[in-house]
Amino acid sequence: MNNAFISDEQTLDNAGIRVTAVRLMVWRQVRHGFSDAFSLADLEAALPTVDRSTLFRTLTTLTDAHLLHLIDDGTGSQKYCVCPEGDTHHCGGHVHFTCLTCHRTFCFTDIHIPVVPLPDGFEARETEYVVKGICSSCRKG
Amino acid sequence: MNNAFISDEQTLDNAGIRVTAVRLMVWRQVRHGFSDAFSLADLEAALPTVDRSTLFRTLTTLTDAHLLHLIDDGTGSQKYCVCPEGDTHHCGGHVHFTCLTCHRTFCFTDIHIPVVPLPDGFEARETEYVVKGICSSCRKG
DNA sequence: CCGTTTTCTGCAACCGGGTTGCACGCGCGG
DNA sequence: CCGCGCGTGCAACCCGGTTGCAGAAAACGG
Repeated sequence: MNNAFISDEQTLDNAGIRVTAVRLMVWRQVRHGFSDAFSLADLEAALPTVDRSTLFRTLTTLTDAHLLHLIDDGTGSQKYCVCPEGDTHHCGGHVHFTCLTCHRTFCFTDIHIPVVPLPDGFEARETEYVVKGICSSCRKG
Repeated sequence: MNNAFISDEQTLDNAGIRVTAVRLMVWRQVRHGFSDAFSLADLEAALPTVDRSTLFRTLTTLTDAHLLHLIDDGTGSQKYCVCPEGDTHHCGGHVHFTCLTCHRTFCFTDIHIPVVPLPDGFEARETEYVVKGICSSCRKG
């Protein structure tokens, strides 16, 4: 098989999860249908024939399989994002951007979060850096 | 009157809101009873005799009056924090810390958020910087 | 090829935080 | 003294997330 192009079926199979109709629909949607981070509600709207709890569990499955990662963008509703292919374990530590106009969330995977010194006694485990503003397509539009 | 000490009643009055029994209870609680950021649930637990929606509306009133400010700490549940007195309009732009053990959220008002360059076309309006880790009292304990 | 077992899916219900509608009550002003 | 407005309590709702359960579908083993 050709490594330069891996089919959606093979991606799921490689991740160690069973390939089912729903999972394939979900993966194709999130892989090709969304340009950036998405919520469960987005997925529901895109695939109205599939039950919400099934979508939820499918997202959990894909996240556990390191095909997606979870973003805590501070809106209270959790967002998912496709992990960069082949590098499924380095999804954290980068800056996120939430557009105040279109409410989309973007991963800036190449901008990493600057570290600030904390007061004595405070120990950092992970950091969220979320910029809210206007995204490039909303500014152009 | 003495500027060095303003009574709770006067604080509310100065902010332009009517002084009522509930508002006084709430203000005293958040002003003297909580050491850091708190949620509506915290307030409910501290003042069980007051109705939840009343507490919610009171918090909204106090926030509108710039006596409190809202923190988006990424947990999905919104937190409130007492604004530094006399400087009620500069509550944003600083680092927050959420303890993974005791789930308290702290305002580090003197640590301001470092700025990162964004890709072309993206315009920043506000930034959330939330560190998750272990707070000093949980580490000592 | 059939029966068993495991997994996946859909439906319904639940949960918690946030929010709103409505009615009562108190206080202030005419 | 009457009425209006604001504050409060109660109940209900909304929304996103989550779980229990039962039926369908896929894998497994003979």
